[in-house]
Amino acid sequence: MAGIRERARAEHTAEIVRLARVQVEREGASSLSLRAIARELGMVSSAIYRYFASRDELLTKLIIDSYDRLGEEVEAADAGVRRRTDFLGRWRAMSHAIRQWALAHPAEYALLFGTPVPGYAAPQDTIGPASRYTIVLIRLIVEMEGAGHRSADKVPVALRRDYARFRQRFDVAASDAMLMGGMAAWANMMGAINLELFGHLYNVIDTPGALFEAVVAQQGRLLVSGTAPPPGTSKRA
Amino acid sequence: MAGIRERARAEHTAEIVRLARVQVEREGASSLSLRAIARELGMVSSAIYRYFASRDELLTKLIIDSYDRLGEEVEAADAGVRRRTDFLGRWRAMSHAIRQWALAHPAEYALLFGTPVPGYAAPQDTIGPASRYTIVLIRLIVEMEGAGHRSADKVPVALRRDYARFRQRFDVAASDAMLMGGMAAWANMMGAINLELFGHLYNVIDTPGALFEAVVAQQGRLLVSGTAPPPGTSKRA
DNA sequence: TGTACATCAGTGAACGCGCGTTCACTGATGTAC
DNA sequence: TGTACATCAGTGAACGCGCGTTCACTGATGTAC
Repeated sequence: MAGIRERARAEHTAEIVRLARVQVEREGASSLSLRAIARELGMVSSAIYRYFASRDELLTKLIIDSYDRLGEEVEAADAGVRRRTDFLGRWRAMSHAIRQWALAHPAEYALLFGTPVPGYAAPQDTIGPASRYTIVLIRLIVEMEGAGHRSADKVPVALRRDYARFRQRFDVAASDAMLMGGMAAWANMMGAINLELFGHLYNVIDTPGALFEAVVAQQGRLLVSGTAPPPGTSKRA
Repeated sequence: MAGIRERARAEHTAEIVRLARVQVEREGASSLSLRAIARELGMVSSAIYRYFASRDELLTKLIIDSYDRLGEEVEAADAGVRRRTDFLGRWRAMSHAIRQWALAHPAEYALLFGTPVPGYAAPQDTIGPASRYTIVLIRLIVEMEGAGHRSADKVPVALRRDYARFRQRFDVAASDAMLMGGMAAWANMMGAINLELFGHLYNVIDTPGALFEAVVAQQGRLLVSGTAPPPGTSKRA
């Protein structure tokens, strides 16, 4: 009871989102078309409005879903590595998870990390999902510091306030230096993915995976090499 | 003589390009419209075709011009620092030049480094201009090595062939390790700009310039710290 | 269990707008003799 | 210096296509009594 209509609605909504995603994957986000989706669904174009109030609302849904999938991948990758001992392995695992997801879904990646869609301003609803994958990284940083690692990164005075706010907002206990190291590692790793995905290694580097691994390894070494934890503490901190 | 028509043509072409750039800056590349340009020019839409064979050709012209302007900025920044002694200063200068240009012309930056315009494949003509700003970086790497610096970067075996080809294609004499260091520095620096420009530091870092400087400094230290040149050689290598 | 009413998914037509590109044309500018 | 012809910039109409969104409507599903 109450079921039939509700279930149909859920199915149709999911189908619209699925078709939208296929379209984005094929043509890019800027040419996402409600009419085209309706056509493929065998519906009249106005029917879409029973499910989404506007094109932007559908776009928002797509963005949220993509962030969620990415977050899921990164969480799974992190979970597959020994939590308390292999920090470098965790960093590598999550980095490669992001790149693999990006390669598998380039248009979705572009939707999240490429040029913002002109005329579209991401609403509040995307903030939560957007931070999901970063939380995995933040947790790593915090746990590393908890295990005795100390970052060697220098912290510019101008960033101290940002990091203070960051600690408060995300309820995170990490030093400025460690946050600095994490931010740098994050930015650098994403940079390598962007260059590859947006075609800037074309005709320059044929094995971008190797370049990525090198960049990730470099950053990983920096994260771990600050001050090694006192011997024996890393296993049981 | 022969002048009047020719000059008018040159002026109109320039005006079309200028208006196109304004449009890209306002609405993004994907909504670049020949008709809108014609309207602003006070011409009938088909008149544009006397100057550009298609929308894609105009887009190509824009991309080439943007790469050229960026290249110019980076060259100027590099030229403003003492060539043979201050390698770190040169690296910082060119990095900041790229970021400043990106901040001043975000849509142009997005055109070059953001999501590729769907359905548009950059033709051969863009390759030369695209490498102009990178050549400044490559030259720095080469001159550093010439002055006795040795990168500490590890080179994955898979990249050796890429670097060998790179040396040949760009006629560059730099070791694998130094090229590796340069690539990493480049990718990392661009990554920080991307995050900032595409809105991912929003609500996280209020002073992205400081973060950028930190990332650049980190990479600069890595570039310089491999093996310092033997004392006294850096001034006259 | 049956009836009366409310909800809501999907229709079909329309509004008002945009776009790139082609084509036959006019009339001015440039060139050759 | 003057005439005949070629070049070429800009016109205006048209082709054929796309889009998001609104609105009054029908008819089926769900709900309350």
